[in-house]
Amino acid sequence: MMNRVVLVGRLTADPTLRYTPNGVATASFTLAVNRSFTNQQGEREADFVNCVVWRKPAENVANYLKKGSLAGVDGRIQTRNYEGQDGKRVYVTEVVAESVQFLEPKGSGQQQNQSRQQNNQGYTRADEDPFANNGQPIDIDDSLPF
Amino acid sequence: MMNRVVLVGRLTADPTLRYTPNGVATASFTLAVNRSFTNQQGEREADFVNCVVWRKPAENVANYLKKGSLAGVDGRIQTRNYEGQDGKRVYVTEVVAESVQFLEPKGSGQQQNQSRQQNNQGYTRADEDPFANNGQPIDIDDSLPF
Amino acid sequence: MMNRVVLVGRLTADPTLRYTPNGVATASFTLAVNRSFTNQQGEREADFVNCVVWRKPAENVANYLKKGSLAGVDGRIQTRNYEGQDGKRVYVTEVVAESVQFLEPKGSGQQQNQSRQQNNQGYTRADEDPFANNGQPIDIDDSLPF
Amino acid sequence: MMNRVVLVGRLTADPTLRYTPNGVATASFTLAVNRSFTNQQGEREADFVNCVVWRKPAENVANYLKKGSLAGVDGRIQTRNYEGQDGKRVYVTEVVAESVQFLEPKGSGQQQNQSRQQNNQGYTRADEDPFANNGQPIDIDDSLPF
DNA sequence: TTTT
DNA sequence: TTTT
Repeated sequence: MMNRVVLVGRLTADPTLRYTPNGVATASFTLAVNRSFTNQQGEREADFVNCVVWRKPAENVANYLKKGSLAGVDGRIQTRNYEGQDGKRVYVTEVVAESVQFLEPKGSGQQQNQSRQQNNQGYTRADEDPFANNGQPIDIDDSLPF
Repeated sequence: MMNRVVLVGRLTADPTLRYTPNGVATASFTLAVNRSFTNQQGEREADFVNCVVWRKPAENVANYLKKGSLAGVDGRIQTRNYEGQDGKRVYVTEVVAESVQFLEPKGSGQQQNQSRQQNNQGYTRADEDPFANNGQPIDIDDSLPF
Repeated sequence: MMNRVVLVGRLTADPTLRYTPNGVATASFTLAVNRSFTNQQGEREADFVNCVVWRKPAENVANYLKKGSLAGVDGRIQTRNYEGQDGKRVYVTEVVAESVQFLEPKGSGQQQNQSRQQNNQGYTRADEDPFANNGQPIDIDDSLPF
Repeated sequence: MMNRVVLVGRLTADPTLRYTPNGVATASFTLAVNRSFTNQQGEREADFVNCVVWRKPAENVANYLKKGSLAGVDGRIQTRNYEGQDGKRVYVTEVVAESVQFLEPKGSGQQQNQSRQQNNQGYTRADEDPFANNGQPIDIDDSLPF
C-alpha cells in the first residue's frame, strides 16, 4: 500500500504547538493551497488542508512558521475518528507531515518565534502519546487539533 | 502552490457511479490503505480515503473496479463544505483522482461490470456539472458522494 | 503503472527555451535540490535534476525563472536514449514537468524576461515535435537539451 | 527543498543484492513503468528507472521480487557522478527507494528467494558504506550498480 | 463505519 | 541492457 502527499501552500494561522503527557511535541496547522485553475466565475479557489507534525519538526514549525508563511509538506494522508459533542462519530482526514520545508526567503521571519509563543498561550499540552497511539491525537475536552 | 497525492489501496466497496444533469460521469469510492507500521498493540491499521474521479476514468472505475480491487490513485487533495442536515457546515476532505490505475492481475475481474451495475441501482445521476463548478459536487438533498 | 515526481529547488542556470520546427515551445533547466540530511563531512549536498517542460508553461518558465529562482515541479520521470558522439548509446533520465510553480516572493523578478532572452540567443529551435514524439526530444547535431 | 518520487512498475530483471564492506545490504533493480499514453505509432512505451534500496528493505527486495514482479517505490531522485572507463565523468540519475511495496497477489512468488540467490552468484558485496557516504555508492572497479 |  |  502506498500513501504519499506533497503540498506547498501558506499557513492560514499561526501553528498550534502542544505536548503530550509524555512530553512529545506536536504542531498542527492548516495549509491554504491555491488551485492552479479557476472556477466558472473566473476565481482561483483554494483547498484548506489540515496538517499535523510530531517531535522535533513540530518545534521547528512552531518556531519558524506563522500565519501566511509559505511552506511545503511531505507526508501521508491519515484518517481517524472520534466521538463528537453530540455523541456522533466524527471522521477526520488530515495530513501527517514527515517533513516540513520552510520556503520563505531568508530574513523574513525573525519575530516569528516570539509571535508564536504569545499566540499559543494556554495550548501547551495534548493528552496523547503519539507512540502509544500511532500518531493520532486523542481529543479530550476542547483540545481538538482542528 | 502544489498539491499532489499518490495512493495505492483496496476499494472498501463497489464504486458509486453517477451522472450530472449535463451527463458528466463521476465515480466515488473509498480506498483502504494499509499502513506499513503497526500500533502499540502490534496491529496494522489502515487509512480510509474517499476518492472522486470524473468523466471517462469514472466509467472505467465503475466498469473495472469493485470491492476489494487493488487500485492506484494519482490526484490532489480537495476540500469542500456543505450545509449539513442540522444546518451546520460540514467539512469534507477527499482526493480528486486525475488517473486511476488498475493493479489487479489480468483476468481477475470479468464479472465486475455486471456486479457494479446491480450494486448502483438508483444512483444514476448527480445534480452537478463538474465544469460549471470546478470539480466540486454541489450537494443537493441526499446526493452526497460520501 | 504510476510515475509521479515532485521537486522544489533552485535553477542552476537560466532556462533554455527552444521551438520545434512545428513551433512548439520547450524549456529545459536543472533544479538543484538541497538534501535535508548531511554527509559524513557534515555537508549538505544537492541533487541536480534535469527537467523539461513543453508548450505554454515552457514560455512561462523562460519568462519568469532564471538562475537561482526557487521553483516547484510536478511531473514524471522519463528515460530516453540517443546515439552519442562516439557511436555509443547514451541513456538519459530527466523529469518532464507537467506544471512548474514559481515560489519566489512577488516583485523579485521583473527583469527576468529581458535577462533570459539575451541569455538564450541562438537557442531558438529544437528539431522535434513533442506530439509526433511522445514528449521526448529527438537530438540532432548539437541540440541536446542537457 | 523537496524531492519525492512514487513509481509503480515491473522489474526488468531480478534485483541485484550486494553488501558493503561494513555489511550493509543494498539492492538495485530497474522498474519498467508503462506510460498511460501512446506515441504517434499508437504504441505504449515505457520508462526504465533505475532504483536503489538499502538495508532491511534491500534484503526484502532480493527475497521477494524477481523479473516481472509488480512493485511500488516511494523515494527520492538522486544524482551522482563517477569517473568513467574513458576518464570522463559519467552522470547518473536514479531513485533511492525509502520503501518498496510488493504488489503481486499473494502466493505468486514462493520460488523467488531461491531463484534470486542463484541469479546473483558472485555479486555479494559492494565497496561502499551508505552511511559513510550519504547513500551514494562509491564505484570501485566493476562494481557499478547500473 | 470500511479493504486483503 | 529492458517488464506484463
